[in-house]
Amino acid sequence: MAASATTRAQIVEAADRLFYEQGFEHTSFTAIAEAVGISRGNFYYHFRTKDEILAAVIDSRVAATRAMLRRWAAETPDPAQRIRLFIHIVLTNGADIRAFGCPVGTLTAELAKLRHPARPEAVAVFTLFRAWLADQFAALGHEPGAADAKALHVLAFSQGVAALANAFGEEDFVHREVARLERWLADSPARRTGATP
Amino acid sequence: MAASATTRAQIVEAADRLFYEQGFEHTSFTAIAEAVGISRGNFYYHFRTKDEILAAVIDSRVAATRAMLRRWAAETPDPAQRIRLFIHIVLTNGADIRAFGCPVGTLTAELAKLRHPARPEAVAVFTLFRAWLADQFAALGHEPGAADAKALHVLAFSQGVAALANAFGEEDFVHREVARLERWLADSPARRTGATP
DNA sequence: GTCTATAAATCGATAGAC
DNA sequence: GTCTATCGATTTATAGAC
Repeated sequence: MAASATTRAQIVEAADRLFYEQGFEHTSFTAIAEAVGISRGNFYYHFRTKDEILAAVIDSRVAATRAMLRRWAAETPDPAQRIRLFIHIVLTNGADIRAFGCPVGTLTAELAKLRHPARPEAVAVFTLFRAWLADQFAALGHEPGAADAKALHVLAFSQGVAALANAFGEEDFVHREVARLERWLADSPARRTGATP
Repeated sequence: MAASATTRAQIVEAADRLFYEQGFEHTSFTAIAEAVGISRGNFYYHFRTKDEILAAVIDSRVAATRAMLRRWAAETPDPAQRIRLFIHIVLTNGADIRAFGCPVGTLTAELAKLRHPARPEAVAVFTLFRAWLADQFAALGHEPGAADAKALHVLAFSQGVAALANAFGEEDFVHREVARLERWLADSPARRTGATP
């Protein structure tokens, strides 16, 4: 069972990477099996259908995202600094993004075109970031509605930068946009200091 | 030959729409043939391979984009108003974008993952918008480098808004982001009035 | 130009031996 | 748990009649 759990985890890890680099539909069972080093037959012992692998990959990404947001929260108590950690993803994962785009954005877009039933689960990763960012803006003193709107603005920034970084592969562009959004964040009108009756 | 040209154009039109709605790889010859109302056999008289259809679709999109940019230029001589026409695409094509994302962004992203040789041609549509927007910013008085940076910023806006509109389907978000970018455009420091020696 | 029929390859998925 | 062998459906692509 220990070996089984390892194999299953290896399959999910390989599928996660291949779905990101090649797309969900373009990734065949053969490709995943080869990446893990097992036969196609053994494959079906762990996952009955391709949709089951997709569900496992999305679950894995949700868990990984939750863990990353917890790490960021532990890293600093300053909400603005936490938002900056998110903004910097496009730099941290710059090489991957230039080559394959944003893993969340490209998967949700593909599943939308495939009309795939697992699409809402893929969107849930976006929702995790959205809610976490909104929490940070709320902590900066924004009303809930404004905090959510700003969270979406930061998300839109990351998606736009990722899409164009992937299309043009220009690193300077990413740095400029990061600097621009950091100025926007610093100039963001918030922090109601006075008491509101 | 007249009938042939019509059939070919119908194939390109149907393939264009299906590539947008279902993705390039997920769209089969059968689906295109059914949409046009011809047999698969007849199909191969007009296009030998799937890549030939893709090339024809991209050529068609390039031509359509060029025509649209010309129409915009004819509509108003004001560069800021021209840029606004681009910004409003996310509203004009709002329903399609919420359902299928941006046709340019999703195709280039898919071709990147497929490592498809036609990817540079797909990116060329982005480049058309980029150069046209940069021309407008240059006409507003920005130096070439700054004009290109602002063009990329506007493109990134459209890609980010399209990705999140597709993921969440929220129309209010799109309107807010459009209003935000219009304010940015109005406040954009440009128009060197003084003479620079 | 358009059709039917079919080849050749690959896909997801199954059966059963070990 | 892992393997080989294979099925059935689908895909791109071809051949040849009309």
